[in-house]
Amino acid sequence: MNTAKANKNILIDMFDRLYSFYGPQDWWPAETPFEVIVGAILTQNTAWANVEKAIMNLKKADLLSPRALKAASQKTIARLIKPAGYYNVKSKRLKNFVNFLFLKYRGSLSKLSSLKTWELRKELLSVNGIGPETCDSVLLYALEKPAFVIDAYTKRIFSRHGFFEEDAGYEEVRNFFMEQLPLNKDLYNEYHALIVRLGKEHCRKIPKCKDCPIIYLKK
DNA sequence: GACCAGGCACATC
DNA sequence: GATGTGCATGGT
Repeated sequence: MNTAKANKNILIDMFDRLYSFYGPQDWWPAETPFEVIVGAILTQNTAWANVEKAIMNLKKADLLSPRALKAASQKTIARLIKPAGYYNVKSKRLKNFVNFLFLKYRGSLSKLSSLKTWELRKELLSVNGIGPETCDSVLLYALEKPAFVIDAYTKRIFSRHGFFEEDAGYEEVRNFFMEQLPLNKDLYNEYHALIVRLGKEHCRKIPKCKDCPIIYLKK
């Protein structure tokens, strides 16, 4: 069997193990697509528990819509999202996104979403503050496009299983998954969510992942 | 009190 | 192209 085929079987098998072990994760935890996008920016290098507090503050202030967030001052946003950390940087990034949305798509996520996926990706990446992971999170969880999300957990877990180096580049790792797996947003949705679940519960501070419930290759 | 968390942009070489 | 640094809160 060639390597590509073997990897495909392994990745599917790992998904099956994770799904059997944890069950459906029901991602992304948000009420609206716009809330997904706000959460994706706020969770950059930040624990989700902190993001939840910031989202709650925005929700109470009724700022979880493109129009309301565009009308709010950066200072106001910064104050509300303080629990999520990097509040000066992130308030600017939120403003960058809504300004982009209104400037080019009349503030409409539907209009934005009507682009082809590759065009969407290019557009989102052009916004200052939206890097590859945030971009793919928005594509997959807010706009329901098939884009596999790579995060620190994904690199840590799968490099330990010997698929690539831990410091491999984002696009390299993303291509690895997307070339081996069928182009399916529901699969990508569940897979990434399961990886994060596994990372949070098993791979934090465990050097070799010895009790990993999905371990497939012994390295 | 160190270390980490669902990154990213920017400066510098 | 690769490497280093600032950004900041709250939990372990």
